[in-house]
Amino acid sequence: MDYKDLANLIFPNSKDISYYEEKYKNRNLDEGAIVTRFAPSPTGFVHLGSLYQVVVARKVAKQTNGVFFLRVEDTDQKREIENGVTGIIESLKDFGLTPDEGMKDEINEIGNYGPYKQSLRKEIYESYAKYLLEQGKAYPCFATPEELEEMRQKQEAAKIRPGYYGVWAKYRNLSVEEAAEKIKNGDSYIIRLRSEGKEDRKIKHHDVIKGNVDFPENDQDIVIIKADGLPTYHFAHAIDDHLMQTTHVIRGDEWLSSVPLHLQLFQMLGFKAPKYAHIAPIMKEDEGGKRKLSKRKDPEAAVSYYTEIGVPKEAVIEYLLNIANSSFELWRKQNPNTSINEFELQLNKMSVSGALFDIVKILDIAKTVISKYSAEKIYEETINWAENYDKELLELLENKEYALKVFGIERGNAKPRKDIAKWSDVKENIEYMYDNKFYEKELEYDYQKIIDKDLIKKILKLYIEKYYNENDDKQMWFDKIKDLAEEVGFAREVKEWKQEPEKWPGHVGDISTVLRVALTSKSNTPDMYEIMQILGKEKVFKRLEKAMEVLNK
RNA sequence: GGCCCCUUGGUCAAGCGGUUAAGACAUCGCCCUUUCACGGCGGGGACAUGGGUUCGAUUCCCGUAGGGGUCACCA
Repeated sequence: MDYKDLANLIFPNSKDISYYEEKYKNRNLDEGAIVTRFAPSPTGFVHLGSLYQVVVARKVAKQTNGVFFLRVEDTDQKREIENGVTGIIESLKDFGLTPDEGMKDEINEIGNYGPYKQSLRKEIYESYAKYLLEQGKAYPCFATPEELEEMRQKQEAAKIRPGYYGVWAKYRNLSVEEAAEKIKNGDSYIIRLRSEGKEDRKIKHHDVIKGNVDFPENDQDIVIIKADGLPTYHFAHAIDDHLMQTTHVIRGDEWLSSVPLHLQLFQMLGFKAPKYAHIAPIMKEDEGGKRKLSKRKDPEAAVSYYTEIGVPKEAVIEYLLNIANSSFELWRKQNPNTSINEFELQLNKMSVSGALFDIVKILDIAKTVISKYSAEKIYEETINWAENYDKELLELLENKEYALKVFGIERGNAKPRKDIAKWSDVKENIEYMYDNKFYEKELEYDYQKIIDKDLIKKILKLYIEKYYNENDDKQMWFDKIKDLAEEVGFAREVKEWKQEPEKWPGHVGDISTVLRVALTSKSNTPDMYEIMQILGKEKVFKRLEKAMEVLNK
């Protein structure tokens, strides 16, 4: 009996690997085209760090006319949740980061290199496991969990490197006959790699992001097929990325230390290894220290957080791009209106250590992004958001024509306002333009500099009776406010007043403030002329009268 | 603990043997302005630390400290 017989005993019906090697033809891509993938476990939750990887992986594929695909790594049934794949796909869709091939929903997929769901690739892994068994590069291991635990404890007590290797690899040197007998006996087993590595030898590896890294070779006889018949991550990675012809494995740097193993796997299977790019994690400040942004502790770790609070997807992506390549910021400054597709991302310029997450920065980017939107676009985006998260806002925006006017205030010019960072800011921002919201609560007026009630009343009364005319253009409108200022003894021009402040009790700006506060109950609003135009004479008067009424109390 | 990686202002970061050590966010001040934003100008603020190597180290080497990752039949 030899290795081949043992392999046949374990996997009697597996196809020869040549079947798969031929089935998956070479991708017909341009020279230099990069093939990348996103390979999540279907837990449904997409972490900001994962989105970061997707942005990077998809970008480098796109900019080289390559392929970006989605592979679902569901080899751990214990962790799987219902509709996990859908959750991931929906999140990617929310950010406009749909893959070229791979899973489209829980069951359907597109592409010629599938299945793209690992649990459906069981036969493939078995063929390759058999291939290794035939050559004695893998073997069945009958160690029970208890046995392994005992081994670990001994190793710990003796303060030696833990693991299944060397003399500790109890079933490594079992004869084929002994192994076959145990199998026939019904003993349970898993398949391990018969590692050829030596711990005292170093391998040199060049990571696209991390640069040159030296590691000891892997000498652990790691599990390749688990008791449930599914492969471990490592084995599946080698086979899938070979068959799917991934050129660049872009993943989190928690995998960096597995590189020696992965390289070894590729080598023992006779595959050409892909390039690796290990991305540093996004960190979070915590009690003076840093830690990875955590799914459990940090709401902002979930990408759904951004759709919930209404940060535009472009802003999130731009932020991520900015972390990836800081040159993006400069590029954006020089190309304020260019699509990010034009930006060339360089993997080797990525930071090797993890950046602290900065919500202030992301919101700043969001403000800039939104400031470039048209009123129409803002209206649509706000409606989309409000449909899911704020019914009251949705009602407010029912009158589209009016809403467009409100969103159009000081927008579309060279220096647009930057006061909306997320759609959840909108309501507070526009409420006062709606009478039903405006009169809803007890109105408070803080007239700032002018505190004399009689003077305020006089200003409001004069404005209503003498100066306001809704047909005035902006210049005329403002000239009239100046006239009003003059009539109550204030300076017409701020400049004049600044030169001789003792000459007047105040200036036209103070008068404007009174009108503004009476009109909106806020001291900070955008252009008051536009506000009055949109509100119209009737509402303007009603509001000013209301302010006088409150003053009379 | 073993192995691996990292360490430039509050944060993200350029620079990689000779620089007044960029820029962005944040912060502060001034200007613009009918308010607030926007915009413009300016200020404060950094090469973890100790040794080398060198005419010269933020840049190269070694140690120390600090941070991160990893050591599963999880990915």
